[in-house]
Amino acid sequence: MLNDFPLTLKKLNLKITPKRLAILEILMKESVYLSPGEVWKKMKKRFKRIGLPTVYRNLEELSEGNIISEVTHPNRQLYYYFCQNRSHHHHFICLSCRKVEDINFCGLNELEKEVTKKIKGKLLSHIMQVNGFCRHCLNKKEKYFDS
Amino acid sequence: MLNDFPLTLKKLNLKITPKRLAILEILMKESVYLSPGEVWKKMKKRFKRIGLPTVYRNLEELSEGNIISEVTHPNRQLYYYFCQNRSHHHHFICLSCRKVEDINFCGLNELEKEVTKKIKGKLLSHIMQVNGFCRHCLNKKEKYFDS
DNA sequence: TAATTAAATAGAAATAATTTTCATTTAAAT
DNA sequence: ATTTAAATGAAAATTATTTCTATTTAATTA
Repeated sequence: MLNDFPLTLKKLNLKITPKRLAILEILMKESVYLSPGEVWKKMKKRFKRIGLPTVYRNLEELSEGNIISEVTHPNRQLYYYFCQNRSHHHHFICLSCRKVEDINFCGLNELEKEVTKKIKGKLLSHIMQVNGFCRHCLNKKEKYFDS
Repeated sequence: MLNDFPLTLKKLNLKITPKRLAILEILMKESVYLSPGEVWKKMKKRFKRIGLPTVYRNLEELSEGNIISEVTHPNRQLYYYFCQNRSHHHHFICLSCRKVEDINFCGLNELEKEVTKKIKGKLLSHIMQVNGFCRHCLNKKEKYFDS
């Protein structure tokens, strides 16, 4: 998977830079979603000089290229997650441990007809995300449960 | 509708303050979603002294009470919208004029079974929102189309 | 392989968004 | 009218994001 990155970046007309690859690697190895600031902290361990704008820019580009995807957390920050599944899908996110699991079922197809009929406009995108606690956290009763 | 506000607030154990009512009124009369900063600007026209934290606090409380609801805009700010429909539903938002239309169909019920089966955790909430251009903006070819 | 060029980056600073703290005011219960 | 807890303003702190510009670097070309 890691070996595919250069090719993938090339397709998106993004240069293959060590930092870009490192960001991808970090997100891929984490099984949880990270905020730009968190990615930056991890990057600083590898590169003495790495600017926050670089992280923001890359996350945005990679997200536009659908290599990573965005997750909306109730605390209103945006987070990024490395997407195993590059095709259209949605996410279950664990509010406790931040784990993301792909949902490969999209009820939006049926909805689309309904909405188009009603709106009579143009549908461009949609956000669908299910929030909860994963099985593991449910048993451990961590974090959110304590407070 | 406006007359119902005091009762509604009472049910939520929120005091009926002029500012709280004004925020509700502003959101109700706008047919588009507004950011906290925008609500604040409108409030300043009515109240010479109104702090931004007051607006933030109120929007959050009202949103928790389900009197208004949140909308996620691609530019990553949160916006608020006065909800005609207090029961469970979703939104179509126009990326051009910011109009919000309720979608009274929720494909999540079916999805829920699928997800629960796969996740084996606890589902708490979900976000579903359809983004696009409304019929009106599609004809006018405004804003987003120009650039 | 060296030269070229356009994209990527650092660094600093600006801007924007959100939250905290605390003293004061006010709604509503008594 | 008095009391009390919630709501508010003001100022500041914090956090998040973007902009700008000079420099560096990846990748193309000669």
